[in-house]
Amino acid sequence: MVVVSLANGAKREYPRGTRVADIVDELGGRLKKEALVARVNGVVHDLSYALDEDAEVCILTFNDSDGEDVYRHTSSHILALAVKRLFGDVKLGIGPSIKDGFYYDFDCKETFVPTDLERIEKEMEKIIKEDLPLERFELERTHALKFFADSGEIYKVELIEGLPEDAVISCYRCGEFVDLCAGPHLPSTGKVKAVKLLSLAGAYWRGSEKNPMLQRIYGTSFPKKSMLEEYLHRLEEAKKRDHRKLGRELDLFSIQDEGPGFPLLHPRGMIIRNELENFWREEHRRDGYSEIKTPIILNRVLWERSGHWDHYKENMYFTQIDEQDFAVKPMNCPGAMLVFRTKMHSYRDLPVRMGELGLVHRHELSGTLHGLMRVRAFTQDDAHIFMLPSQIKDEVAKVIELTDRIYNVFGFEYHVELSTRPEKAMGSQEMWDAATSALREVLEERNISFVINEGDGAFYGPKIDFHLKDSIGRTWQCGTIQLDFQMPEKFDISYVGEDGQKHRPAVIHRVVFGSIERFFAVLIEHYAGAFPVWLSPVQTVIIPITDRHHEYANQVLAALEKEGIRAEADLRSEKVGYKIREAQLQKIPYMLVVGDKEAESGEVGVRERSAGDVGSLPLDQFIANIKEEINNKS
RNA sequence: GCCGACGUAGCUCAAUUGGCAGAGCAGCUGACUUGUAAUCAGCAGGUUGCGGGUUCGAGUCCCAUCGUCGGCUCCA
Repeated sequence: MVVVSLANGAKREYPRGTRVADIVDELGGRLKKEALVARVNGVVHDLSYALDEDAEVCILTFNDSDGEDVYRHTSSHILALAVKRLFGDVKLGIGPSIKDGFYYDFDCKETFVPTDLERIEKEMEKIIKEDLPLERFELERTHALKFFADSGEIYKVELIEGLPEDAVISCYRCGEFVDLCAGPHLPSTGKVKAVKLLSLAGAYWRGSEKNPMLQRIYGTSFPKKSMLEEYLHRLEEAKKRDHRKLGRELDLFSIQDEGPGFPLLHPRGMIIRNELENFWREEHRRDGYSEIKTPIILNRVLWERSGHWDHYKENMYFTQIDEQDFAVKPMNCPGAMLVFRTKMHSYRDLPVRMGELGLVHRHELSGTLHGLMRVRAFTQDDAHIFMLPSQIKDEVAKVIELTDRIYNVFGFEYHVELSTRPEKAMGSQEMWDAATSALREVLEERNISFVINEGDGAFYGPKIDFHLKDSIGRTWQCGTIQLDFQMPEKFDISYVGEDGQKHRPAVIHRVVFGSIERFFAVLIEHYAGAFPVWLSPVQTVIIPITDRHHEYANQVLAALEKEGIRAEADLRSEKVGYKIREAQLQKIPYMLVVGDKEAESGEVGVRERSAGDVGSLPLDQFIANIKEEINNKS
């Protein structure tokens, strides 16, 4: 017998070899209907898993993230089977679950077209109706290799070859289809209730552009039709917050054919940007930063020295001046090095924190451009911190604090990644190890959870990245803290130590917003265009009811402008409702309706963007309120 | 850069098998003088992304190119 402890604390005895499914049957009820897989002693298994020792068993449903994962994973197998049935010469890549869905990669002579998705979807529904069981079995390595080689599955063969010698090679049979798969899976295809194929895309095999490009089909699935509909509805809603759409509607910025990846900021967008920069300067002054500005174009020699010529040339723009080669800066660091080098620094002066709102240009691949999120010219809210090696951890911690402080003003949630040595890197392994563990220690000491991003560091050092979400849940790297022992060497910068000798300082490159353009885009989506008052391009619009209230409207306007409040008066001969509708669509935080009543009493009728009509206030009182709101950035 | 889809008025979208490029909103002009999300009427607005080709005739078909969108890759 084996002793099984269930999630609710109950302990029961079962004969050895009892399957989890048998336990689920016995438990009955809703769980029996919803059970997908089970976590047995911490490992997720099929319901058909046979218990051969005492175990803690937790039955998982779609509500558990592991359950959801398996649900989508099985859905991807159904997709693969459907494609196999409908298309002759198909080789399979991989088909994992992803956030909110799944995909499968296919190598198929025929090019899938959007109407194929409907066909495939229908076939998937058929497979679901057939309620085919997914059966797990193991193959010995050479058998597995032969099996997949015989069936022409060259990608699967490659996957098996990549597995460690002692790996258990498992496969799942689903109807006439056998796939190499670690599992686990749902007991049968009928468990999948609502499935929808969403899009078609090319994807390199194993993510490398050296490999052939496969056709990827994305989809999602849910245990209830209503959940699928809700999800699709949510996607539609999210699209309404897309910063590209709002940027046009709110007249914030444009990107035109004449400058792909080179955004044009309109007056209203510029107001927001300036507010962000003002805020940035305040916070950085408070933390002991100075500010510099370095040129956009500098001599090629500088870039050879910095290592950019060797490591970053493909991303740079070049030009010639007086028959000499110059480069448009893709990063601000070399300029900062030049500034630091202009004078002697004592160890007593360190750390030196030098900020720069620096405009950089990078030649990004055309296919990667995306609104303001990925562009070819952007302003980094950069800073370089020159410090004693002993100050590294303190300074990194201070930057983390500053970043957190700034993100909190906007109410952002973010996740942190630690990126390690890339293939194409400068500096010794020891240097990288020391720098990487310094970053890791700071994160660990501050109890900040992070994921490791292997090989994703900058060419000169490891980094901590801060990622923010866009409206449809894609994350974008914004803040980053990069440790650099290379640049100080290359530029031979130094400080004079206590001993009167020259020493090499360590350098941190860091940004908080990251790119002001990208941060702006994330902000637009985060607020859905309804910016807090301090950021709103127009903070108040005055709406006179008829022409005879224009004089009072102008008085109110003058009073607001005198207090530095961004206000406009809508003097068009339109109805109040019309002007309000327009102000609402422009997401202006306050509308002041003024008519006879207000003109007489010196009040304003306040309509708040989301709360609606909130009644009349003396003008002075309104001004005091809005000023407080602006100052608090609330 | 690669794979796929798509480019029609400032915006959102129509245009039968290839057969006179159209509507709403926005804009302009006028009337209306309005109390919390669209007053009415009129006017104007286009080398259908750009360049070739097929055809009696191309927004529609073909080629090329630029751009956009969704991914891949890359990255702030």
